[in-house]
Amino acid sequence: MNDKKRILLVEDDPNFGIILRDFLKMNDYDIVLAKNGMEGFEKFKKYDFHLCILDVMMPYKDGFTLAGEIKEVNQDMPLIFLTAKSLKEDVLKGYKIGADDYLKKPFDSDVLLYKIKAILKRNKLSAVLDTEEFEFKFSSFEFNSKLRHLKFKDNNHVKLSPKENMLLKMLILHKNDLMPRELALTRIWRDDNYFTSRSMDVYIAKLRKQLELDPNVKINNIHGEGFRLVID
Amino acid sequence: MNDKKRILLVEDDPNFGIILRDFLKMNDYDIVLAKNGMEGFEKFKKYDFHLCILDVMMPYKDGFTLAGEIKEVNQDMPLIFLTAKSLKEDVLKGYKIGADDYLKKPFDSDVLLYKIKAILKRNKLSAVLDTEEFEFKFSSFEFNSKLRHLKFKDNNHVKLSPKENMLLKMLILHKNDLMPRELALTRIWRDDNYFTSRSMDVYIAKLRKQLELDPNVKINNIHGEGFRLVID
DNA sequence: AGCATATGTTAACGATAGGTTAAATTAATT
DNA sequence: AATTAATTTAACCTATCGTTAACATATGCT
Repeated sequence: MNDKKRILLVEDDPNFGIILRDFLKMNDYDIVLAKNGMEGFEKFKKYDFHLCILDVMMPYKDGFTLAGEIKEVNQDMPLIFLTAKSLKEDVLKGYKIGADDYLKKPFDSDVLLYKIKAILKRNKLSAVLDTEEFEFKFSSFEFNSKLRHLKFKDNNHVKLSPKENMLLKMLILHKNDLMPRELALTRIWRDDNYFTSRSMDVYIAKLRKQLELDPNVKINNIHGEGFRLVID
Repeated sequence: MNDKKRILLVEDDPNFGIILRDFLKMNDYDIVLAKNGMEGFEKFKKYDFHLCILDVMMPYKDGFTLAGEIKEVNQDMPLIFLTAKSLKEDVLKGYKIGADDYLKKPFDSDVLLYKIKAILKRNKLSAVLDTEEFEFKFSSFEFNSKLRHLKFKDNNHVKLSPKENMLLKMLILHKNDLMPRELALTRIWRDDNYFTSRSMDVYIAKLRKQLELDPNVKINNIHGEGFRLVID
């Protein structure tokens, strides 16, 4: 259960990078060091990280560009930027991309440790929702979220659209429990406003239509909170 | 659903405090300003906040001491410290207490806004997932405050409205003991006046109707003080 | 007892959230 | 470019929720 947290460290200054890597390793983290944005993104795709620490100023691909690419793959990946300058626009740019924190070089290593700890702690929760599982059985249905196939008993499968698919998966991951509206909106729609919310309602209706083949499966609403996939 | 986020701002410099309060108000937050740690804690207990912004250096009670008291009442209250100095020990002390962020004066107001937004965003989600107790049994009832379900013996559950739900939860947390009127009003209604008080009475009546299935459970009034959930 | 105030209870109303279908728009394929 | 799939927006309707008014009863005080 207590395996080490994996951190991707992207830093072009080799001296500083290696020192920092070793310091973090001593503090019980698994570190992968990349020396520029290109390499950083390759390694990001290759391994599964809990946190990325990115230097902002790097040749070939700067930290912001890399951050954008990372967020495209995984919106919830926690990011810490390291930077020599602390220009207002840069700081704002970082937060806009979704930085969890920002450290100006030279920084104190203990402060970095605390920030890492704090960020990993609060992100533990959302990690629960990221699952590689893609085959699900519930009541008389079989659902493959990779193929986006939903099958009832011996019927042919029906194909689900990407949004239907993600929504059903989230409901299943919370089965018999509340799936907060807001969670689906921020995860699937990436925005939480009146229109995305209504769009989600439309998808709930579509899923209900698919699921009504089975009287033991229902999607209930909890007013103002979210939905609940009930399986008898 | 879209009510403003409430922020407690504790800042001893009146000029700065008022400017900051107005700036945040303009950005659609509900701000309560306190001018020292004492007042800050009083107001913290009285209202229900989503975030506290604390100046570190204040007379009578400094920001760290106040933070400790706040965390004692609510471990998950997000905190941002404001400070003129950026001594390493201070920063670390702040993170140890559980600061979510740290801003060195003078700070850029846009950066503050981004930090507030980021902190509130992640706290909204984790609040749903957190380990807070939500299943209760008392006499012949089972109560799930996450799903807002109240079940009597083998009957089907009845659904509770958000206010019924919160009120019942508060009564249970004080079972066989006084639940002060004022506490429910400030926590649930977020205001204490004639009308909210009458509204609360209406909800007490609604709960009584739900609970009358079980003769061993009663909600008693303590005149002028509050209510008591009595379980034989 | 007589009064002021607090509480008990019900019903009506307006505001907002959700259910559903269809049309309009956008994105993906062919 | 044409066709199809996916998604959003609009429209209309129902359900839920909270507040408030109205009237009744209880409590504490002088």
